[in-house]
Amino acid sequence: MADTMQGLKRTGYCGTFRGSQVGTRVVVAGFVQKIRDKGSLIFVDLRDRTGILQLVFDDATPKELLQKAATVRSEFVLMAAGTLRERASKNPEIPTGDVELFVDDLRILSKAQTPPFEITDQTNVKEDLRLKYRYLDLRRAEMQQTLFLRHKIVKAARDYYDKNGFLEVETPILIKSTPEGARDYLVPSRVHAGEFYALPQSPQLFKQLLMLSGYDRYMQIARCFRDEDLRADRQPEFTQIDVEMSFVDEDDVMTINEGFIAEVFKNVLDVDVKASFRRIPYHEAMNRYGSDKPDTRFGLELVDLTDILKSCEFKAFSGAIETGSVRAINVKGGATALTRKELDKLVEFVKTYKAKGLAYTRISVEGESSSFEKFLTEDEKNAIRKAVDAQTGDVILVVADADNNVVFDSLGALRGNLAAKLNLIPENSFDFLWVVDFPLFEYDPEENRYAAKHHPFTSPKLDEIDKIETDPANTHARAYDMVLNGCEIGGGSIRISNPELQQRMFTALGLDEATAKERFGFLLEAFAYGVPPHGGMAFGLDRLVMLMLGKTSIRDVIAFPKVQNASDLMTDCPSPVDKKNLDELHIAVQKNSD
RNA sequence: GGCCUGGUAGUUCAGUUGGUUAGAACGCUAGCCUGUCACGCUAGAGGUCGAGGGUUCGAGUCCCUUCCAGGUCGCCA
Repeated sequence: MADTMQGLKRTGYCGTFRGSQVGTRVVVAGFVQKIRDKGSLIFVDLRDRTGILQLVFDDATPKELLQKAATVRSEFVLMAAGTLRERASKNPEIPTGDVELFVDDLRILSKAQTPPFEITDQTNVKEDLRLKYRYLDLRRAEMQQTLFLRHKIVKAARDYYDKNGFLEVETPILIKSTPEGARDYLVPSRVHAGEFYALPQSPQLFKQLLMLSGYDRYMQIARCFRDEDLRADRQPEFTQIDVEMSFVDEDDVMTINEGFIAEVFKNVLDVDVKASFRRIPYHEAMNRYGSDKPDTRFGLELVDLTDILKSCEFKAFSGAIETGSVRAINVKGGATALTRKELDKLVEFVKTYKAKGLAYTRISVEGESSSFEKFLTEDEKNAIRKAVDAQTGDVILVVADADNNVVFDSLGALRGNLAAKLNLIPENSFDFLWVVDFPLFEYDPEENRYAAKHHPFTSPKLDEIDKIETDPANTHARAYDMVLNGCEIGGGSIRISNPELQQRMFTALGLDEATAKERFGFLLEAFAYGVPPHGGMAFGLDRLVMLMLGKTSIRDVIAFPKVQNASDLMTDCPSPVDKKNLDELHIAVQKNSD
């Protein structure tokens, strides 16, 4: 039977004691980090969320207590009372290294099995094991620091938006399914046979309705759900800092949210962020970086060679140009770093982005050895070298494709790959920017129609409204994404606040009036009762925390994350349910049969 | 759904051309140890080599299937 806490009250956290407190009587509690048993001298490192305090038992300790101390093992939960004293030999490595607790009352509150992995700060234990025993993984100081900082970030968000007049309102988790966009998680209704709720992909429509209801400024730390495949920076459930404002234009929304970023970086990391982030139009971002979320911490910008190669003899280039383009990256001084083998790897790399290949040439001293320049005229060669500012020792990488998206995707990804490989990314730099002037629509070849690039409630540019019917491909949105170090950390838009325009937008997206009414009728109806112009944005909290803390996986900043197949290794969910439950929900499950 | 990488002791890993009884470090257990803090010394336990099938005289190693995990493309309004 384990001991109880009876008669003892904790007086302080382990990691807080200092030399100035020598002589005081203290009671501490926590987990056993480490035992060093030297026979008649026993040290126990006791750990809580603040750090470690050394407990000591020696020849002045009653024999029974010494024997009890010798039975202690890793991760036992202890409470210990005694007198704080100065150490005979100090440990400058830890904050409490000058003191130790000479214990006269030891309570073993809970014994512990040997954990499946050591609870140490530095770990290289495989992640699936850590996730199966997440409650043990979360004991590690590194994880505890992460969750403390995440808490500070969330608190900074609530404080900042509160200070600026925003009201936090909870929106529902069980909502109407809207098939536009990502796949919904569905929840069957017991009361309504054959009908379903959906979990929100975002509180989008509710926050717009709150503007219509006159709340003027709303924010929420909102849980969102998307039933899509996972990535290193994507979980099926994630948290947004969700913001909406009335009577605003793009500048208002961007300014207030830049302010939040500046404040949270200052409060949490003590990093000064210069407000008024630069703004890059979508087309410029694509042309220069091949991405709508460019990493601007390094160069390697794309150069358009299309005009130069329009009538060249090389079919791989000229053929692509009819509908697509030829673009290049000049890797300055890359000739030594990029061996033939490395270059071949890059060729394979761009193929994963559907590029047919990667042409390259190394600008060497004695002329050149090239995979493609032999097909070009002297004029074309010289024009290329001039366009990319080629000098001896450079490597020029070229992608040509009939589909511009392939050129952008592959070269955009190649930029990041090269920057990492060549160590071009400065450490501890936070480079913010806005990407603006997004296209309103994106053509979906599978469905043979235009789809909203952002979402169907995003307003077109005011002077382009009529183009949504006449020239959808060249209509731009009042949308903006905040980008940090090549990662989209937030995005938003000025919304449509006019029922007729909203209906026109639905029509342009291929939703007939009846379908639009069935899906979004409540919104159109609400709009009939007076709606302020409004807009907002949402930050991906998990990604923000990840970037602020320099983590590479979103799982590292979530207490209980899911793994790549969207299951939870600790609770083993999802899992089958009883037939009785299914019957109540009017659901029949089809067994998978091969 | 596609592609790539990995799975050997509790953990992290090594394991040669297919060849004797599969090793190391840490952890764990026991004993000794009065100033440790990566404690030390001695001894010990611990393995379905992810699973199934195949080739072979012989498989951790080769082949097939499959499971698990990671990365990525598609997907993510």
